[in-house]
Amino acid sequence: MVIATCSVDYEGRLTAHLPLATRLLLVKADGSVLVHSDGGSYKPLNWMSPPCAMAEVEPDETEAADGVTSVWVVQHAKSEDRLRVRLHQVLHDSAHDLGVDPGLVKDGVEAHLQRLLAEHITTLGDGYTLSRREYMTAIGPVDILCRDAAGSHVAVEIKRRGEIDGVEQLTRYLELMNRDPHLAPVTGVFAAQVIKPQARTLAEDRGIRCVVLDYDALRGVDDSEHRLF
Amino acid sequence: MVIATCSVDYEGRLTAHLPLATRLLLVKADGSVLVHSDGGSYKPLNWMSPPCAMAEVEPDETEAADGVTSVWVVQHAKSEDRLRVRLHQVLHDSAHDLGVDPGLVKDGVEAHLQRLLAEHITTLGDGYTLSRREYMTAIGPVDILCRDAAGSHVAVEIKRRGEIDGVEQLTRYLELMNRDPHLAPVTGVFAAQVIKPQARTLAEDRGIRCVVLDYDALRGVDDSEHRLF
DNA sequence: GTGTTAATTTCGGCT
DNA sequence: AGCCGAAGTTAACAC
Repeated sequence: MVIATCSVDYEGRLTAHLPLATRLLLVKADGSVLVHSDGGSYKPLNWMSPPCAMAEVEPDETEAADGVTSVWVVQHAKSEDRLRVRLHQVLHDSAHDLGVDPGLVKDGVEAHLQRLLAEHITTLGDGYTLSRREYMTAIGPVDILCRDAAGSHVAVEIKRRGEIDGVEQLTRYLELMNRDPHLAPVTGVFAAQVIKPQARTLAEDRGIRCVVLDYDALRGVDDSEHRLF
Repeated sequence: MVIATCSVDYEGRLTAHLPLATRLLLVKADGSVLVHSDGGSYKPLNWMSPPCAMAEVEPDETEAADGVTSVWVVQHAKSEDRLRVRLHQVLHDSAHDLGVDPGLVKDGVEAHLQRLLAEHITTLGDGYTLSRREYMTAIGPVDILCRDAAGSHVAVEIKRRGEIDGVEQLTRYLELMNRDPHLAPVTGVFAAQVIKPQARTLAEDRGIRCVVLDYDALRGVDDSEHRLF
């Protein structure tokens, strides 16, 4: 954990340069290095991902004349990616052992939405029955394949936020599935917690029904059903 | 800049929890907060993006009994996103003023590939001639518009990595351009440094030619031509 | 401000 | 290990 005035150069997949300024340099236990400014986002200005190795070398004559007191060379282990940090004035330098992190626990993503909708497929309409989750096609898995009350196949694409690319994805699946005489005719349902107007327009123009999912309501139905047993 | 044993809870677009462990907490000048572990990638375990405000509050009775000494509540300014950090033992606490960063200078991305291919358009075939770069259509710019040896228009979509969405993008352009009697017939070329098998299949199924670009070779041609002058 | 596209994307799941 | 899709994506750029 170092705070110093420094300039940084990256060479690898692209070439990037950071002019001299005061920044926070983080060296993690796995050797990775992060260069952070005092603002912006969670993304560092520059960095080197593990696996990599850091070497501290003496500045050459030109660098020393420019006021460089130390140079960090961070080399990626499996590629030619290299980060070079030229340190001038060091304002802070401390080291801490954090140990291994137990990791993040998440809840509420697309997989959860998919499970909930599969368990309550009649949300889409009376008489709907589940055929398969993650129904595999040549171009990828369809989130949910089910049948409507009349027994016709329905392909469902689920997104947290419904945008145009989700409609495109479902359109590709429908096109392919409707070529299969065992499945055709297949209609489409685009289900999301929020559906953007542009996506809705595109979907409806293609005869795809849009359904807005209420996560809390689905979860609520789930909870009350569990309580019955 | 705080190092402490802490637990973290995020509630917003999803719900996430970090169990008690030692971590690095960064509070930036704009109020944003980053929670880093001593490994992994440049991405924090959890965070709050600006604009947001941090408030330090007293732990309640239950928290105090659990050994919580302080609670940070970080609230996003424009949404209901909230981060709650419960601090137990604080191992380090220091503050530093870094000032505004001059920013990163980049080179070598897609724009560079596009320039190189435009300069060496015959990479696509003998007799090809460049018409326009960033040819504007109603739905966005086509990377390169050129003509083949027969004088027919060719629309080129360039990607560093060729994936399905790039093919979709080019398909939309082609569909639109082929409605224009001044341009039609327009054929498509999907050019990338790497083309994923699924993307290639989709492209070729739609009559779009796939071309794998060799960045170093294009640059090499470029360099050697410069040397001739 | 809104929408679109790229990213040194990273991350997780599955084959 | 590689491929593919999702991300609390974030960030830059055009309209």
